[in-house]
Amino acid sequence: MSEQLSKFQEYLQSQRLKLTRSRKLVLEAAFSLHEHFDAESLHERIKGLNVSLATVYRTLPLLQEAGLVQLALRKDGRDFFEHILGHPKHLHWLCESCQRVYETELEELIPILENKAKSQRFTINTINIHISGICWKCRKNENDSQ
Amino acid sequence: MSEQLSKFQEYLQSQRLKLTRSRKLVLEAAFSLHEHFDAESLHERIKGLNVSLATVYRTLPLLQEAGLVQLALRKDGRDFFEHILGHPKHLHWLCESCQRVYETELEELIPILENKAKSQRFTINTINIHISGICWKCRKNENDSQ
DNA sequence: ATGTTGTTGCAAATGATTCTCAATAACAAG
DNA sequence: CTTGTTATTGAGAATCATTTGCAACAACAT
Ligand SMILES: [Mn+2]
Ligand SMILES: [Mn+2]
Ligand SMILES: [Zn+2]
Ligand SMILES: [Zn+2]
Repeated sequence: MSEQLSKFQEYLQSQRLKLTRSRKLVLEAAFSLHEHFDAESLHERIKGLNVSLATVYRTLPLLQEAGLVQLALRKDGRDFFEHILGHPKHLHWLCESCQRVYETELEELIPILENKAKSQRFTINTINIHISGICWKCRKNENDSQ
Repeated sequence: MSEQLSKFQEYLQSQRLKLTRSRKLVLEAAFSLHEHFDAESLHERIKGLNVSLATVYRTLPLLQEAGLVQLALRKDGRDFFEHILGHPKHLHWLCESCQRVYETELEELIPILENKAKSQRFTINTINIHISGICWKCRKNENDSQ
């Protein structure tokens, strides 16, 4: 059994929730996609398998509480998630011009944040860093057209 | 004239947009509130002055593009903003249990982020850091009730 | 003062997410 | 492997923050 499935199962049991066919399929979909995904993408991924969009929406919070998935960013009024098992924490750089999303490692920042957390007795669950601005490609185009 | 108003005016002129009565009122409302606010709060703040909620919504992106306001966080399906003129950048700590939002200084992280930005030729506009977890008050209550 | 062009309030539309409910599936116990 | 209990599901309706269309109006350059 995959690592993510057993972690999910463990979480569900701890909450006296059931491991259903639909939930397994949503979980698989979330780990089969290697980019940011929204509820719709997951539903799309398992279309034909008779899992409703409502169930996808209902499963997402479970995956988050189980520590398998986290909210990555919000774009065009939709929430985008990413799986987080064996994936290093990272920053998100959002270009306001082309809407592209870049990622970079986060490592060096973690100890600093953990220190801050300790000093205020805050227990960190997830870290989310977004930097908005203009990417080099767009900056280049700007210059070219001047 | 207030610093924020002249900055707004400058931005509007640069875009050939007009400085209207409604826009001035929304700007004032945004700087009169010293907590996170959503569109509704701004509208509430200037109620009776005949500014529609639609106009508040239309003005918010302008204030953001002008560098006067930024998205602070999303809560209960709504966007919350904060003004950013003379306010130091800060982190947001969100307690998943009591929903409280704490803020701490960001300073030490900025040079690190700026370095990362430089190395990928990304021009930073706004930095947004959210850390979710459990605050000390809630952690304490948990222990008390065990 | 006047014309041009952007802006507004209002109401209707949008669209992601949530909810309701009757039918069904998971699973613990025997 | 039955059965009873309780959680879950799909379908569609409901929610509700945000956006939009439009005709009347306001800003501002000249
Ligand atoms: Mn990511
Ligand atoms: Mn803040
Ligand atoms: Zn770009
Ligand atoms: Zn708390």
